[in-house]
Amino acid sequence: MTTTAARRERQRIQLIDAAEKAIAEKGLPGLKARELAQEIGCALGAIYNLVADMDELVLRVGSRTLARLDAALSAAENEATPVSARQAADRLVAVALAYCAFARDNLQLWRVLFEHRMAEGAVVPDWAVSEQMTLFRHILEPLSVLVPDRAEPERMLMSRTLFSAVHGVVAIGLEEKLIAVPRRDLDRQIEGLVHLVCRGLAVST
Amino acid sequence: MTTTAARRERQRIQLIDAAEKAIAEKGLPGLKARELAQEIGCALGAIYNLVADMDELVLRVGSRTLARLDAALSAAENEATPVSARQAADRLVAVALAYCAFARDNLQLWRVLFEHRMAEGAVVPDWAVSEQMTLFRHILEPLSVLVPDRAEPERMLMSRTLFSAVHGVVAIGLEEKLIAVPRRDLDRQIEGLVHLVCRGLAVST
DNA sequence: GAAAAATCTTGAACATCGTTCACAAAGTTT
DNA sequence: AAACTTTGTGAACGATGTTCAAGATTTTTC
Repeated sequence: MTTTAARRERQRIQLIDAAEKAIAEKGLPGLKARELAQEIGCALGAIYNLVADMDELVLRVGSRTLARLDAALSAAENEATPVSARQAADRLVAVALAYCAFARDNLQLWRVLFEHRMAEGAVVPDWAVSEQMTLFRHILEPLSVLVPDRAEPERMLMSRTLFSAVHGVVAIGLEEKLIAVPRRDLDRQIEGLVHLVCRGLAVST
Repeated sequence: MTTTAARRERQRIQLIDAAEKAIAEKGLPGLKARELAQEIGCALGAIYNLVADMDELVLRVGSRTLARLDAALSAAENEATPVSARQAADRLVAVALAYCAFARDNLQLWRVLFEHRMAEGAVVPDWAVSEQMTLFRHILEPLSVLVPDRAEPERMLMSRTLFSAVHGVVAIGLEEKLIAVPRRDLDRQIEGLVHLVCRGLAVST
């Protein structure tokens, strides 16, 4: 006999599954409490026994997306730790392209990571914040090879900057509000930007 | 005696004023049709004689924001047309910092430019799309000095990339979902990025 | 094992939205 | 002045997230 807590846990996962699917297919506005309840076969009010509110649900989906994104970036780091500047640059390009590919393949879910805003007054829980930091890790390592002389905090800041820059190119490139950038061009933009930055770093002695 | 059309036009402006104020103070979720109606002293339904729907209203506010942003960037281009690479780089830095300052000072309105999504099925009108293109202009001119040998379409793409990169740094830097970046650090990040790109461009023969 | 207590589930009800629409008011034309 | 057209009005509609009293279920107690 399954205990109540276990069943609830199973239902919570079903709920997040359904929410993830809904967002992936129809975007954040396509996430409806009533549809979710019907999907997982429970009453409307029962959702609030599984999550506090819709915000938490969105954050949980975001957590999953972040984990998959992290895995995708890790997969792009196929080789061993880079030692030469050339290898470091190649890895940065690979990670950036993987980021772009992930965003394209998971457009709606990826957008939620950045576009979702908590309800008035609500605050983002700590675990959600700290999760995001893991992204910079993929940049910090190759960057340490490129600029070994800089202090760690400064390298951390540079990681953040480089990540943000690539993110910006991807975000605006995939924004259909502007004229859509063809896939090939977008990849070339990213490659060009990362190469440019690496070249700039190489000269900076 | 004021004609009906003129009065309506005046009311439309009042409506956009009120909407702009509401968004600036409380963000996009703070934009309520009923509050706007009360603010400008008309019936709820009368709003739909002034604009087609809320989407159009948001778009019109965005148009204003874009115009002010354009003016702010223009103001940052105080000197004459850059001729040397050094001048071009300085101007790019100045424009980027002005972009950051504008975003910070108009946080909610600036966000709407990128985060607002049209209702299901609705399409962004042409005028809204073409307006956005004007932003790249501020980058294209200095960039033409830095890389005069590249073809125009490629320079256009580079402008877009550089703009997007700076935009990304600003967007993530001002995102309170992550740990907030102090103003000074954010400015330094941007300056560093633009300098890095310029240096990379200078070496690229 | 049955009764009692605690817990969970339910779906109707509530508060808010944007949006519509029949009707009244105002303006325009004949 | 009367007929017609346009415009303004706010109640009503359909969605939405969230709550809550009451019924169903599980757990505890003796």
